[in-house]
Amino acid sequence: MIRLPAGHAALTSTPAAPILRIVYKIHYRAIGNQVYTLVKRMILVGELEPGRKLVQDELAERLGVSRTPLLSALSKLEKEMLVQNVARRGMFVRRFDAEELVQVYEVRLRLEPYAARQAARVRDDAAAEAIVQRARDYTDLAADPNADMREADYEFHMHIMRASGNDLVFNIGSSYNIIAVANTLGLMKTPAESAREHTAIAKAILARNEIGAMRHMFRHIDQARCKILAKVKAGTDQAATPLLKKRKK
Amino acid sequence: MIRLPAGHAALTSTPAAPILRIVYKIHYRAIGNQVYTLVKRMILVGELEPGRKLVQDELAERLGVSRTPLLSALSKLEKEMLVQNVARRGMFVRRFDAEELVQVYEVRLRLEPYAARQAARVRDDAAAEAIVQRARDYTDLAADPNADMREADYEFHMHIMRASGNDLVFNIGSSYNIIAVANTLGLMKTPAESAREHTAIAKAILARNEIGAMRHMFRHIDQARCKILAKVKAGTDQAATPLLKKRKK
DNA sequence: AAGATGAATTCTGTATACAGAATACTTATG
DNA sequence: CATAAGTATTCTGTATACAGAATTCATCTT
Repeated sequence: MIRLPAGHAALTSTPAAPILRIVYKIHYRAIGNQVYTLVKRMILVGELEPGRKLVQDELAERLGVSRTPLLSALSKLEKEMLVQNVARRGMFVRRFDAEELVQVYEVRLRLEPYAARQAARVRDDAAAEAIVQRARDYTDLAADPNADMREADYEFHMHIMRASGNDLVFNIGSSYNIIAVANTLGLMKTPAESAREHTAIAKAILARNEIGAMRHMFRHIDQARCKILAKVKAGTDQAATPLLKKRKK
Repeated sequence: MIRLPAGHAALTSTPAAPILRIVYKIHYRAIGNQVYTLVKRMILVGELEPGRKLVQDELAERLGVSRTPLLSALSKLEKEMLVQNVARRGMFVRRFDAEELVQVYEVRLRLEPYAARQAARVRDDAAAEAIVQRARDYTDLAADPNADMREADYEFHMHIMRASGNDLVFNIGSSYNIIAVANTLGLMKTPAESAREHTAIAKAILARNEIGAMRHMFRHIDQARCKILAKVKAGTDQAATPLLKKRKK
């Protein structure tokens, strides 16, 4: 696939010919990155469920690659805590107990209101529109009582972090929000409730209402955090699920 | 090397013999993890300076390992933005411009005051003492006008995040604080100034003064952030250093 | 002599190979 | 029949091998 780097197109009309040599590039996408994205997605949608051992040969063959790029992908996933390496025993999809989820929400509570505020400040109409669209998508999906809201939720929140203009926040979010999204199935508030809150946040961002966007986001996340906190207190024992299950049989 | 896992020593005196089988374990530390730690450290202390290309064969030989564990280490470092992969061209030690540093400080400003507050709340005397000790170490080192304060600074801040009890915050901090520490040489406030602030933070944590710890930390980071912000405004051009330098000659 | 051209070399990205640890399986034993 | 011991197999962690892209170096052209 031929790709024109954005912003360089204008250079092609420059009289100085030698520039052409570097403007057009064959698009190269490392297999390692594709593997990373695929495995991450498999975890998000639950195809690789928490606690599952990731046998390298098996997974590599399934993806049609060797173990080498898989190793690099799993290292990244380990860094973002989606996967855990037990020495000499293997990689496992991380299982989060309620207490760890609370920690994730404590972090989101500090970063996402800031992100929402920045998104409202940045004044990027296209980005704001995209956020509104994600809120609509979420609302539409929420109409179906059986829908899996996790990916739509992830998309909405990640769009705001991207729009914040802070790459680091986006990077952290893409690593850790997925933890929350992938592990809170059934734990959270109702989709209809979330849909209303998403809409309020999106509207505030579109209206450049910095403080409003920040506050709506704060409340949105804080409520989720409280729900999980309640679970932790309710049953500490059943909440603290072990990381590695004994093998059945 | 034989190693007795901490806290298990008491078990050896238990009459029930079969336990012995699993109590003692040969200590195994994956080379990949050691490589990760080493390379990270080499970047922190500036042995691998920003912009430097990391030639895999060269670095692997220097560390006495093959390229395989190095690959996994570099993948993790890429995930935490310390290193950047340019497709088919190689890994480079990331060079941060002032604007990106501001982003790092925006994140620290949200997470570290929370961490300081939690550290004061958690009531772990040993951890609090360790923090006080790091503040002392920093102060001692600051007496030498030529000392490199970066590692001591990193240690102080990381101890607080560890003491917060929030593993995620600690994990994020270990990834991104190093960015700040490794890239702000000469940009920051004086060591003596920082030493005073570190001492104030540590004292508040030891005294279980949650709000005080939080506020001291907030101010400490906010001031650094402001200094960098000033630099960004002062000279946007010289601040935005390119990621990859043209090779000289 | 400056620039272009092409060959040689280096280095990345990926696959394969191999040693030893962990696990599963089989057989012996009370 | 349950348990233990020993054996076979699987799988991880690491090293090595190899194809092709990127770079460097030398040669040629004008």
